[in-house]
Amino acid sequence: MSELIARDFFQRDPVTCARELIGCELVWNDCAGIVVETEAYAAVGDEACHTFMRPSARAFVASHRAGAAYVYMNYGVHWLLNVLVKGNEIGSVENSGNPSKNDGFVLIRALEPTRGIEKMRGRRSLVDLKNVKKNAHPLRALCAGPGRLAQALGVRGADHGRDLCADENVGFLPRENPVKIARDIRIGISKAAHLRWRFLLKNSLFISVVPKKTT
DNA sequence: ACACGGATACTA
DNA sequence: AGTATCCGTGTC
Repeated sequence: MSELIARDFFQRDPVTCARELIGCELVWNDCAGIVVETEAYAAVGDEACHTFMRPSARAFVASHRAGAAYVYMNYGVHWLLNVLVKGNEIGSVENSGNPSKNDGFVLIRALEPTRGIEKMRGRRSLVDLKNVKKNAHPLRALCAGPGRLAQALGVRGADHGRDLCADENVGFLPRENPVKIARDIRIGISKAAHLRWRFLLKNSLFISVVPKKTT
């Protein structure tokens, strides 16, 4: 078993981190999956980022290190898993108390399940067999979407703030093979919707929404 | 197409 | 306390 990705990986800007996480393996206790879809959110200047409207999100950035899990409930139904990135953290002596340029989040949007598939199936029950579309991979419905993958892995509010670079039970493993990456506009947002900050493993059968253009 | 339902940040 | 909004999903 190889080493988890270290903190300096997340001490880069959110777009770079989102792109570089594609092909890495997310380990979550007894489950794991290859990251096949991510989105970047910038803590400054990005209206779609929580930091734009939420003081609590800005406080989170100020009080946590790069690599912390930012977990929140969306639409009252689903937990969503993000990773805090702080591109200006290297060399900074103390936190200024506010997010800065190159800080932000990476939303983990889809996984190709690799370990703990029966556990995931149990948490996702009811739906995973029934919801398989024609020609879809039978495991696609487990983790294709940020709410689905959080449910499959058992991510909860209690995981908010957890350090993904310290706890060996949760974190990311480096890529084992070269990957081809596609990019597209972000999903499901109304503000700053033109930014092409969604990254995908090209030709993956496990992504949530197929991009219109593949680049 | 539409319901589901909770955390957060507003208005008073 | 009441209201608007939100980085989705499953079922209608």
